[in-house]
Amino acid sequence: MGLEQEDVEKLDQIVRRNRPLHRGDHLFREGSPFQALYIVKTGSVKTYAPSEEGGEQVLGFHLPGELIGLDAIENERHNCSAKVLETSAVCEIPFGEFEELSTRIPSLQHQMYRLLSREIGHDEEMLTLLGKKNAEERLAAFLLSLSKRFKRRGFSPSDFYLSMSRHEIGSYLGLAVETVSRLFTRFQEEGLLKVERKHIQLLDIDRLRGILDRDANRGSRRQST
Amino acid sequence: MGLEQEDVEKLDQIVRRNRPLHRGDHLFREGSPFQALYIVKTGSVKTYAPSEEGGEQVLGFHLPGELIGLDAIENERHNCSAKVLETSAVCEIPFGEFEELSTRIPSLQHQMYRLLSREIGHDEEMLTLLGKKNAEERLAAFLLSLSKRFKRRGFSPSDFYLSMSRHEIGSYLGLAVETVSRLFTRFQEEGLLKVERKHIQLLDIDRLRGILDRDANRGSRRQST
DNA sequence: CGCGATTTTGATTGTTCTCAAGGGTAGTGG
DNA sequence: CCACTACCCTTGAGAACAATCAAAATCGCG
Repeated sequence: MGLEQEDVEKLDQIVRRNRPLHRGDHLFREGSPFQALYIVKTGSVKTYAPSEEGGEQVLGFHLPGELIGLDAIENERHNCSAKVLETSAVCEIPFGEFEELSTRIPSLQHQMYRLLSREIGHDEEMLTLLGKKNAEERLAAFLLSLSKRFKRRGFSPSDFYLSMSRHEIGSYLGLAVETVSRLFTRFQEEGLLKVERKHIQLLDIDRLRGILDRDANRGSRRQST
Repeated sequence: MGLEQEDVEKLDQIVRRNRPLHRGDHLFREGSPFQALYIVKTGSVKTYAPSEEGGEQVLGFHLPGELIGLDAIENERHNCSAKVLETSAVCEIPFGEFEELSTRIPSLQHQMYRLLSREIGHDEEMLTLLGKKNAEERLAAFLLSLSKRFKRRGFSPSDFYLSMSRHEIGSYLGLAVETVSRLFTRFQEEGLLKVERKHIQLLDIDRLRGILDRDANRGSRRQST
């Protein structure tokens, strides 16, 4: 399923490594023509859908190893904006070249299908989060997701810095800033974590998971066929 | 960008046309192995993520011409279930064969990338709906989306039957059944539409759109950089 | 050091959920 | 064909969770 050595090299040749970006820089803006996919190497990036007067819906936070821009393939224009949250290194994969390459390397095409599919699955999970879970469960899910992703990349799963603001977390989770802030305070009081500004230490990951499972069991007394 | 006649024929050869399905039949269930994508020809299908005790999050309603199963490519297992809402005809595209074909027809690969990308874009729109919009705006958006999709397929954009229950609409929009019911009543009182059970007539589409735009302008007094 | 932005905390409001009950509809079986 | 049942939809009353409004505290940056 993976790529052959030889194919990896070919892919490697079309990837562009740009100089580091800084907090506030845009990878692309909503409406701009789609030219490349981006991979975060270090740092973090948020994608968001801007609305008329400065409001925005945060669509995702992207950590090292994660791909950005998949929603732009369809109409060759970006549907959202991508902004760097901290000094970051981001690679660029010109999509035209990539697509051409993937017609010649079936396993590359396969990986791309999987990546796109994974993104859909992830979005669907978020739909359930926003559709069914309460504030507490949303924040727990968010922290556990970060934890898992840090861990996979070899960082500490229980001690990390948030590169995004409370406001951005709130937007992502469909909550008001104040609610997010209060939840951090409460989680700390309950001994679930230690929070100091952007610095988070998860003290009881199991109990955080419990918050999610508890929800699953809340379920529904109302059946639906 | 479109497919050549010859290619359409090849694609056509791998598509399986099954006998009609009936209300309540499953196309697939969460966890079952992924074998094919499905296209609705007539009727309608809902996809949903079942939770432990019978609860569910409805992920989408699929009308004729729409594709189902894209989120299963990644781990070759379905992440959600798909259930037929009314007597429907659904075609099956064995994914293995499709993928093999798409390695040989670049434009087919391209279309597939676009389709997957479109799905991501659509899910992101739903995230904004669930994250930022109130009940009224959600129902308006839902009705307008149905209207648009019916229209594209040559059906009336302002007079149609809902194949899903209030409960399912509520689940899809992150609302309680009662809220959905009350909103239908209110929209009718306001002359926006006429509703009689499953039969919907949109009387003032422009004003429905206005409900969405109004929201966009509500926006945020709180800037976020 | 001081200004602006961010975060926290408190008080209040409000939208939506929950609980409860009635009426309607469709499907089933006698 | 009718009665029965199960589900679906609607409506009302009250509760609750989170939003909003307001203001103070803290932080980061020039």
